Amino acid sequence: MQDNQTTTSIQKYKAIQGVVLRIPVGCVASYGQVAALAGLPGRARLAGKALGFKVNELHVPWYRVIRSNGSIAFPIDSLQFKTQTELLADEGVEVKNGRVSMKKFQWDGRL
DNA sequence: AAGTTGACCCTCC
DNA sequence: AGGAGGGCCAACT
Repeated sequence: MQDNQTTTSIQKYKAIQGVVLRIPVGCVASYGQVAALAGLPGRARLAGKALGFKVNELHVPWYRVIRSNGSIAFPIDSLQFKTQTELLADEGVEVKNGRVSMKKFQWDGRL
């Protein structure tokens, strides 16, 4: 495994993305939670970068990842905010004023 | 090699 | 309830 060093840091991204892929439909997870489950406790920032890395090509449901406080990590004016809101709503997650009820939709961390 | 940044998180005011 | 600052670690310039 690990092939050659050509992959560099991409391995970490894959780990994080792998966790995101594990998030069940209708649920959301925070960056810190995803990072921790990916084996990177405290590296929530890396999770953010990982989600920004070819998520579109890897089919990673980045929209299921939100802030720990349950709010979207994007400004209301951002297109991503709207997209994320719609995608979440499409999965049954209620998004109120850019915020999600973590008490109801936060992923337990397991399947 | 050093400095800056980052789809963050936590604490304090 | 909202805003500001500090912290952690890796990637990027």
